[in-house]
Amino acid sequence: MPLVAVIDFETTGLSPTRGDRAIEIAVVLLEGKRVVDRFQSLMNASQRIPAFIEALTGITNNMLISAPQADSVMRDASRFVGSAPLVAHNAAFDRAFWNAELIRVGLEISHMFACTMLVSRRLYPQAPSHKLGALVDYHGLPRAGRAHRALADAEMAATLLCQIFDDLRNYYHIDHANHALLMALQRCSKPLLRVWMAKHASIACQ
DNA sequence: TGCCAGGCCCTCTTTAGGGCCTT
Repeated sequence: MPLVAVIDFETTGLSPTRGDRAIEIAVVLLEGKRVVDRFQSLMNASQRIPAFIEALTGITNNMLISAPQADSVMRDASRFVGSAPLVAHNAAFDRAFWNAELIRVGLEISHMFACTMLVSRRLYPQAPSHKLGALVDYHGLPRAGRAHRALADAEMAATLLCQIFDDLRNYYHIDHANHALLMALQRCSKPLLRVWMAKHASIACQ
């Protein structure tokens, strides 16, 4: 069964194009619904963390003093991910930092990202919120440690992804949910999704 | 506290505007 890499970054801000940097990365490798490996590291990008981010993540400037250099971490993370397709919650955000940090160390950008948030908006339009924690609560899934830490968030996104795979199998009778299907589903237009659901599913599309 | 950016989505739309989500 092909591997999928669920990734999450903690960063100094929202935009790498404005100079924000990654300060922590975590990757959870899934084989089907089984976690087969994990990667997690703080990243010293020689950039001060705003107080707001320290409060949000619990990652302090002091913690990064002894952290490995960002370029070294990204080389290790890239080797860890290998050719596995990537999944993230609000993947546009993590993709921007993944690409920016890889460019900094001269590594190739080639990974396709699937997004659990976009897929969840399609599959669970009735959910009160499509934030990661809210979706985990909505499904009654276990929370994995402190929110806004990379490994905990990556674990929760992986758990959500497994829920999505379960629902695709149970409600849509798709036994071989994969990255390509997620990519298609997250880009599926609403009218097309209605047709798709009417054909395959018992869940109504609002 | 809320803004900062970017991508996506929805609608009172498409020659636009605003909300959601990520840190």
